[in-house]
Amino acid sequence: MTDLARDQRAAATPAVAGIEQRIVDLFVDGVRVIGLPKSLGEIYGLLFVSCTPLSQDDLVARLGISKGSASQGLRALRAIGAIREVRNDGGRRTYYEPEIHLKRLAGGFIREQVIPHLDSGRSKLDALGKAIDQLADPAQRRLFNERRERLDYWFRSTRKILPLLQHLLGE
Amino acid sequence: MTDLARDQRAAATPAVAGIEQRIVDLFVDGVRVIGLPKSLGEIYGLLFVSCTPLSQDDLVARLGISKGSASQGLRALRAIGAIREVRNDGGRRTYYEPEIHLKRLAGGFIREQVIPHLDSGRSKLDALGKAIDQLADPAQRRLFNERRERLDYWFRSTRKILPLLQHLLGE
DNA sequence: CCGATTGTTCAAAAAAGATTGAACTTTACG
DNA sequence: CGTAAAGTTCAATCTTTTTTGAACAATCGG
Repeated sequence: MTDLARDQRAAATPAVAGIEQRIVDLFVDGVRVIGLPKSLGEIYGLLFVSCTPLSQDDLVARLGISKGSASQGLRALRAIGAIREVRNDGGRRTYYEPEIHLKRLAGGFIREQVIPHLDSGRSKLDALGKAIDQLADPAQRRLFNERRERLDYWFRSTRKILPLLQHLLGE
Repeated sequence: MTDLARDQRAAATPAVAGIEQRIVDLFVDGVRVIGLPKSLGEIYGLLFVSCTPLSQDDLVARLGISKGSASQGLRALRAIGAIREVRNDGGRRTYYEPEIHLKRLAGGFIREQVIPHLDSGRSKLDALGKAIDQLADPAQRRLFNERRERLDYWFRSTRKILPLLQHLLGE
C-alpha cells in the first residue's frame, strides 16, 4: 500500500491526495498486467499526475519507497523510454518527466521487452530444427517438423504484427 | 525444471525425449512472457507436442507435477479456450487436446485476461471523474481532468485495437 | 581537490505467487 | 445404492520476485 495520503510536503487537501493516490493505483494495476513490478507503476504514475518534473528524492519522499527502489525503477523506466530526464540549468539533481504518447510508450515496451523474448524463442526454435533433422526415425521427424513449422508460423505472425500494432496506437 | 526426460512410460529414445522437453520449455518461456504460471506452459506444451489427446493422469505422470497443479492448470487453460475436452465414448476419464489456431488462442486470452482488466480500469477511471468534479478548486479540477482525459483516451484506443489485433493474427 | 549531495549496487529480508498433497466431492459402472 | 476411479479444493509449503538499506561511487560547487 502506497501512502501518498500521508505525504506532508505537498500540503495538499485530503481530497486531492486521494485522487492522486487513485491515479497512481491505476498505473500500479496497469504495470502488473504487463508483468512489471508495482514500483514502476507507482513511479510512472506519480510523474504522470505531477504538474512538474520530479527528482529521485521527490519520489522517495512522496511514495515512501527506498532509494534503491527509486534508482532501479527510474533506470527501468528510462530503458523502455517511458520517462525522460529534464535538463535543469541550475541545480545538480536530475528531474524526470513521463512520456505521455501511447504510441511511443508501447513502442519502447515492444522494443525492449517483447522483441528480445520473441527473437530468443525464434532462435531456440531454429536450433531445435537442427536436432530434429538428426533424428533416425523418419515418421518421428515428420511429426516434430509439423510442430516446429506451426511454431515458426506463430513467431513470424507475431513479429510481423508488432510494428502494425504500434502504428495503430495513433499519434 | 521439468523432467520429461525421466519419463518411463513413453519408452522414447533420449533424442526424442530431449526434443519434447525443448518444445515444452519454449512454451514455459512463452507463458511467462504473458504472465501465466509455468505449469500452464508445461501442460499446454505437452499437449501441443503429443500426437494424441492426454488425460490429467498422463500429465501428472509425464510432467511430474501434482494432481492439484494439473487440475488447476487444466481449468485455467480451459477458461481461456487454449485446450478443449475430447469426448471419449468408452472410459470415464476426460482427455484434452490443444487449440492450435493462433487467432483463437489470442482471442481467448484477450477475452478472459485482457478485457476484464481494461474494463475494470475504465470504470475506476469513471468513478474518479466524479470525485474530481467534487473538487472545490477549479484550477485543480482542470489539471486532474487533463490527466483523466488522457487516460480515457488510452483505454479507448487499446480497447478499439484488440479485435483488430485478433483479426490480424489470420485464420 | 574537499566535502556535501546525489546516485548506484547488491546481499539480505520481505512479499508475492505457485505448487503440493491430503481430505473431500463427484461420477459412472455393476 | 456401493464403491472405486477421477477430479477438485485449499491451507501449508516452497519458489521466485521485489524491496530494502547500508556501503560504495560519482558529481559538482566552491
